[in-house]
Amino acid sequence: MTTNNLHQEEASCPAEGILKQLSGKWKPQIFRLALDGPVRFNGLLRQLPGSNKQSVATALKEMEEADILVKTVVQEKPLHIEYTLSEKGRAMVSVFRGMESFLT
Amino acid sequence: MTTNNLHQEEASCPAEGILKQLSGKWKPQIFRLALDGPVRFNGLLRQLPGSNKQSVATALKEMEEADILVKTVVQEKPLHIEYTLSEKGRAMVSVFRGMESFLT
DNA sequence: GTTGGTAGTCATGTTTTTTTGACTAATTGA
DNA sequence: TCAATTAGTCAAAAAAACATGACTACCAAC
Repeated sequence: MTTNNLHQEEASCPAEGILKQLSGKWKPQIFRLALDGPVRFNGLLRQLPGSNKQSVATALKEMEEADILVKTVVQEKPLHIEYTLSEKGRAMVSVFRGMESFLT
Repeated sequence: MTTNNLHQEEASCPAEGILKQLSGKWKPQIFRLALDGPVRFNGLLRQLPGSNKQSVATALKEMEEADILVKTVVQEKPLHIEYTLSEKGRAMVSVFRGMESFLT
């Protein structure tokens, strides 16, 4: 742990950080669903055919750590947890829309 | 090989395709270098410390297949190969710049 | 004809990512 | 109290991505 190359690499290629934060098998789809409103753990499992608890949990945790999603405990019945786009997440929407315009 | 889910998934999340085409350990950096002009195989190996032939070759091939880079044989001395941003690649620059604005 | 530069491929091994299935724990409704 | 729903965790296996080292092939200079 001398110098941190991650910072050096991101300095030489700033897009790399964001790309990584949105990359992975489930993150793009989770982001997209979050555009329409708060998402929930079990809801995502149902909405993402082929997904699984572990992968969705990991994606949510990493997107929360990357400050793309905000986790909230909703004090209602039934008590549950919501993931909402953060301010940064909302700022990323235009970039996301830009990517959507490239229909391969 | 019944229905192609890749298309279905990309239909439900169009950003996913582009994200995948730019994701990976070396593609973002290669894209960034290509912004400054044509890039070459051995040049990239030198410019990307820690990279290797196999990974760079794979990244170039996939970016060419994704129509982000165009491969050209340059009939000069020494005879060599150049990879240049395609029209689509150039269209992606604004999205890339957008990502760069998120300095994590 | 040997060295050095061009641009790779191939087989193998390592590392990272993703999946699977079992398990936990709190809350809610009947 | 029992069953379902909430939201996960954990260990292990499978799959995908990445790295290593050897090798190929062409061209030009010495």
